Amino acid sequence: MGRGKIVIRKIENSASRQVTFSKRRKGLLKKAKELAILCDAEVGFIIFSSTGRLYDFASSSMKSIIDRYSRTKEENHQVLNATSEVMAFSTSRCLHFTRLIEESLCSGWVFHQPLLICPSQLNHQSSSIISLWQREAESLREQLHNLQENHRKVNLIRQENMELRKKIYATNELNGGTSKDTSNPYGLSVIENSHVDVPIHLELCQPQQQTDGPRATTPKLGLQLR
Amino acid sequence: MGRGKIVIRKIENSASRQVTFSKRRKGLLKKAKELAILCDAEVGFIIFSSTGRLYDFASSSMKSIIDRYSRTKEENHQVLNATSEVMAFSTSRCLHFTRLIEESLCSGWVFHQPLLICPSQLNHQSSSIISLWQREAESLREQLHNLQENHRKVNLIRQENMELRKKIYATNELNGGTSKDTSNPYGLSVIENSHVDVPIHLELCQPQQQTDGPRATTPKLGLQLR
DNA sequence: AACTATTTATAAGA
DNA sequence: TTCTTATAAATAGTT
Repeated sequence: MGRGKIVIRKIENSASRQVTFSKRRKGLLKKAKELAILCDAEVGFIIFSSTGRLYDFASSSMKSIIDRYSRTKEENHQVLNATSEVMAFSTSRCLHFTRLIEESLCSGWVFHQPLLICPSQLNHQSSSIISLWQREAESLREQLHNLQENHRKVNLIRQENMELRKKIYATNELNGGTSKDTSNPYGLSVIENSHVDVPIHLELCQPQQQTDGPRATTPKLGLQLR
Repeated sequence: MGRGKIVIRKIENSASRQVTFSKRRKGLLKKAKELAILCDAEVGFIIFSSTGRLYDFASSSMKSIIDRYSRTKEENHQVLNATSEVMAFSTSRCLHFTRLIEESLCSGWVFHQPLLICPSQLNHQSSSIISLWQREAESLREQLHNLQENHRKVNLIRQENMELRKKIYATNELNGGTSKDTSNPYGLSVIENSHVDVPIHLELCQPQQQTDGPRATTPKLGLQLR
């Protein structure tokens, strides 16, 4: 449709290529708009010129079109973004994922159950983050193991403390003395009554494993991919 | 371009709307192809008919076009997916993100510095995961605070223990007796020598804050958004 | 699905 | 770039 017929092949002359690009791009845009209106269609197009410049058109929003496209294609990747208009589409899978995590997230810092997430549901960025979270969790497992070992030791020391105090009390009784230490031995009763509450938290999370061996009591932490 | 001029508004008659859609869609496809070839452009379009049917065209691959679009737009969302052909494009930003985290991730379980990530670089799924990680980290902060409190208490108890033992030793000396307890008082020397190594880990991570107030010693954990 | 009268897009020139 | 215009191409309405 012009002064002469042309063959469809790359226009080698840069200047006329630019001119043609500009004209035809405008024409395409017009036709896309018309199609969307006339036929009540959702239309989006993306054009990169040979110089790398972006031109786009979307009858609604490009994000929603891309997301609808991705869902429709139903490939095992997900195009997710945070824009509200897209949320309606991406929410279902996203909520599912979030719920999975939240259900597995103990009110404290330890997960009751290892979380199972299918990697196909994760985009690359999320996978990276989760793998880092896992590394942190792995480290935490080690630390918790140490804490539990310490807890046992602390209890033994406190036990020893009590024994010592009894001995002294007995010795004092034996000597017939009524020293000021007897009523409040060495002024340390406050400490004696204070709580060592680390292990309490651990027990709350994994009460049934408390009597197992030292390594077995380590709670499951973080996320687990399958 | 037809028997009569038309006004651009939705064609109410469903049948003729379908016919027009079919014709114009074909025309648009042809023009898009021509533009791509003539002008050496990268063109992609997505059309959903009013009946929800998808028609698309891409001069290269739709995934690469969408990803290029997303990167070019540089809006505060990212279109990321795990498909290999797209990885080439998304890798740069993704690696940047991953590096950011990894650099901030202490070899242990505590981050030396709070990690600063711009939310615009995160897609929705990643944001969800990080917010959960943050919740866990928040909880960890509380627990660590308790641990440090406990550490002080444990030290006091051990101190008390020592004092008690000295007393007994003194008492025994006073009574002139050489009981079996003197050499190895109450058979607890093993425990006395055992390490309470929780606080050691904390100190390693935040050595400079160890002498601050109890709340100030709480190490920075997890991620911090700005 | 074709046909075709017309409108519309645009190639080439200014 | 923009306008002009001859002509090719697309398509609305018809069959």
